[in-house]
Parts: sequence; C-alpha cells; structure tokens
Amino acid sequence: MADFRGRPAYLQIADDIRSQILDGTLQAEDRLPSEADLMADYGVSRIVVRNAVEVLRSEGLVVKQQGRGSFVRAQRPQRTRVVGDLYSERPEASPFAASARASGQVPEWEYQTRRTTASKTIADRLGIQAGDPVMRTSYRFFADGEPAMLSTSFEPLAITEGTPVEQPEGGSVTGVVPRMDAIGIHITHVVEDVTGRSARPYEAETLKVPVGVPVLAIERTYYAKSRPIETADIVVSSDRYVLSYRLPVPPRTDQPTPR
Amino acid sequence: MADFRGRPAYLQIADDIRSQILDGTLQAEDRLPSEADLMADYGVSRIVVRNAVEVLRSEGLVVKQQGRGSFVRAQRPQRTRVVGDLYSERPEASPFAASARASGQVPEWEYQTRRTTASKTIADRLGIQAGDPVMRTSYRFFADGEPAMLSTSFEPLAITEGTPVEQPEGGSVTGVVPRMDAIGIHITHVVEDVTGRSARPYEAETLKVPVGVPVLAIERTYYAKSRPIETADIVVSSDRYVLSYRLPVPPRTDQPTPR
DNA sequence: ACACTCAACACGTTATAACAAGTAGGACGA
DNA sequence: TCGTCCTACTTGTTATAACGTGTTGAGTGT
Repeated sequence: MADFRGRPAYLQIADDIRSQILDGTLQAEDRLPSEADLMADYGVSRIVVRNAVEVLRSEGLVVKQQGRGSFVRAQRPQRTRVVGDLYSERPEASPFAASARASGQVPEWEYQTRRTTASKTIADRLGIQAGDPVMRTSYRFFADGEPAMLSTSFEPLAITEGTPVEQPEGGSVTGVVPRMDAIGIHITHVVEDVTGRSARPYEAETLKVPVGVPVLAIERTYYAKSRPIETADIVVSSDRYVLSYRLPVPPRTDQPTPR
Repeated sequence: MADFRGRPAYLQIADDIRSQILDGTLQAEDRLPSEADLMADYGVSRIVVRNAVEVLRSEGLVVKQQGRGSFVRAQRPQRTRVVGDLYSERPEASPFAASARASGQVPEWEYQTRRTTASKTIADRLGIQAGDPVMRTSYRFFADGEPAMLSTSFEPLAITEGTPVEQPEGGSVTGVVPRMDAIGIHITHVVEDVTGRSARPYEAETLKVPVGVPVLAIERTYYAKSRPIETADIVVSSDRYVLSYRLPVPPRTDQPTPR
C-alpha cells in the first residue's frame, strides 16, 4: 500500500472505493470485495479494511450484511412527500403527484390513539399548559409493505373533546384539515421545521434501516389564524423520502428572499 | 461485564452511555470517561469501548477529539432558515425572524460566478438543453465567522444575458426575486426538495463539521408560472440549521392533506 | 512573571489472533 | 424431486500489543 502523505491507510482505501462508487465502477447493489480480498489487494490487516468500509458505511454509501458481504447502497430516494400547492401550474409537478399515487400508494397505516397529558415541549408547541389533556396518536405508515414513516401527533382535547372528530381516525372524515373544518375550525397555515440527524436505535429498528443512516425529523404544527391546532413529530428515512415543498412567492415584496 | 442475553458488550456499553446522555446524567459538552476508564469500569478491552463510543458518534450523540476526549454533542441546532410567509399572523413567527437578524446576521458570504454550460441534470431542472449557456454562482455563507451553508446556483443565460442583472452579485439589486422583477420576470413560486444524507468529505471540510454528520441537501428551483428561472443546490449542516417551512393552507379543498 | 520543555494522558492507527454467527450453495439421503 | 445437512465463505465480536499524534498542565529555567 503506497503510503501517500502519511494519510492513514484506511482512509486511502475508503477514498479508493468511494471514487469507484461515485464514478460508477461499482454500481448500486454491487458487492464490494470481501474483507479477505481487500486485505490481499491492499496488503493490509483486517482492521484496516474494516475501518475503511466503516467510513463508507457511516457516509451512507455502503451497507454491510453479516454472512453476505458489503454492498453499494442505492442512492436515490424513491418517494416524495409533497407539501404545498399540489395544483401548481408547473408541468413537472404532475409526474410526482401521479407517481406518488401510482406506485402502490394504497393508504396503508396503523395507529394507536390515547388520551394523555401534554409534556412541557408539546404544551409549548400547542400554546397550552403542561399537563393539559391532549389526544395522542402514533402512526406507522407503510409503503410496499415496508415501514416508511413514523408520526406522533397531539391535539388539545380542549378543542376536540365531545365533538364527532375527537378520534383522529375511525370517523367519517380523516386528515387534520377536513376534520377541523367539520367542527368549524379552519386551518390557515402549517409550519414544518425540518432537521436531519442519525436514526435512533428505535427508529432504525422500526423503519428497518441500518443504524446511523440519516433520517429527516419534521416538527409540524397546524394553525388556525395564530392558534395552534395540532402538532406532530414525523420521522422519515432520508433513504426513501424526498421532502418537496412548493411555496407561492407573493408578488411585489420588499423583503429580500431568503437564500 | 454482565453478559445480558449475549448482546454484544459494546452495544450494552453504548446503551448505558446513551441513556446517561438522554436522561441528563451526562450533559452537553460533558466529557465521557476516557477509553482507559471505560475499560476498567466495564472490564473489557479497548476495542470494545472504542466500538461503543463509535456507535454513539455514528448516532451523532458524541464527538471525539484526539488528545482531549469524547464529548456529548450539543443537540439543538441554533439557526433557522425560514422559507415561506414571514408575515404570518402567528406570533411565534416573529421571534424566529428577529433572532435570525439579531444573532449577528451580518450578511457575510463569498461567491464565485462564472459562465458555463448546463450539465444534463441542471438542464433538466431548468427546462433547457444540455450544453446551453448558464451562469453558475457558488456561495459560501458564514455565520459567526464559521462556514454554515454552501450553495451553487444556475441561471439560464438565455434569460439574463445582456440585462443589468446578468451578474447575480455586485449589482444594485440582489436576490433572485428582486433581480428578476427588475427585468420584468415575476417569480410565482419556489420548489424546495429536501433530502438528508451524510456529509461528503468536501462538505465536511468546507463546513467544518466531523465527517459523517448528517447534512440537509436542498434542491431549490424558482419558477415564473411554469418556467424555471433559477435552480440551486444548497447544503447545510443539520447540526446548525433547522429548515422552517411556513405554508398557507387554502380554504375549502377537497384534496386530502398530505400527512 | 513569562516562556519553554516535557511528561502524562487522550484518542488514532495498525497488526495478529481466535472464535461467533449469518448465508449460500453443493452433497447427500429419503 | 425435494428437503436436510454440511461446508466454505462472509461479516461480527473481542483480546492483546505497539506505536503515532494531539492536548494539557506542571515544572523549570530565564
């Protein structure tokens, strides 16, 4: 192994394999050479090749499977979660929406609903007091039979208690906006705060992704005027999802557009 | 080390430390016990404690520094990139916008602009032919002197060539929307496709984040009616940024709201 | 008082060794 | 033909050992 600039061997090997992945020499789903092969190829010990592959795994380029080998991970996420003006005039918009419906998007999910009390965090987001009663609903969404999205939502019971839409699911109307419409509350806007982080063990297990892959965590709140109506924590694997936001740009603004 | 269910020792140790982080026994910026300490505490070899800490590092809970130790990573991102109706009636909206301006947001950036031709990918996004001339501008944004956001934008020269706003920077108007307004093109909406992934080596270096931390990659395109006007690739460290999208919800829609 | 040196300590890199556990395919028997 | 078993191959886990490199603070000399 040529020792270039004293740069650690495992990083050089990682660089080498990475460029093979990026330039297409190694394609998605291809198996990497086994650890034994790499040891022989580069003339290093096993720990070096393991470190090298671990770097690539941590970058999300490679997945490892005990007993089978290490594989180049498919890079492109397939599904798009669209938020915004679905009826945009943009012609490219329709393929997305169409594919979302076409690719087996039978609304497939399971949920668990229960009454509970608001934690401080949730209370802040809903503009209520910690300890106030809320309806908590956990969803697990599936796509092609695979778990694809996790969501936990909270609604203040002060709003829905005693109404026909107290239960988020099971009634004749579903979806926050129509449900609230049904009791005379008209959602005016939604805020989604998006962060990226590595999957927690629970999420990795539930979403069936390798530990450490990046996920997108969305903190979503629906508002009627300035009043928070519902808030939810949503987690999707960034492997499988692109979040697509489509926003109108109001004409004649003095405000500099955020870059 | 009590061998619980044959679960690997390094995972048990990782679980142990993780719960200490999550329950607050170990707080942000605290130093973890050194590898030697952990070896003694749990009665295992160094490779086991290194594997354990590596798990936490890969989850983004811990950062390691050679010569100093391993530290609990501060979890909450500080900055918010807001897209959407800044003049929302929501009272909580103002603190965000205010803090964005207050926290030393002197518009601090450097850029490089050059004429080039569109790659296939960019041409598709701009609705032009590959090889058509475009203006390419790379930005590096700083916050508190630290690089915080990378962006590369493309505009078809067919639109701006020969106009006063051919150069994205340096003129009297800046920002895509005002610049295009100035030549009679009125941006109607913007699409942002957000994905999460691990930082590439170049990005990790440029953004000064440890390799492997998740970043958010945004593919943004501005449209005037259905015509793409500008497209950009934006990368931010998810350590430091929350993306906040504020969208109006139109009244009386039959369309089920995307969950 | 200040700057320099150096040792102690932290994590980083690599080698060798052994056994565990999951996978796949071929051999073999019913 | 079909299912079982076994074996070879793969990654997973752990131990021991040694040396490299970055950090820090105590001690020392000026």
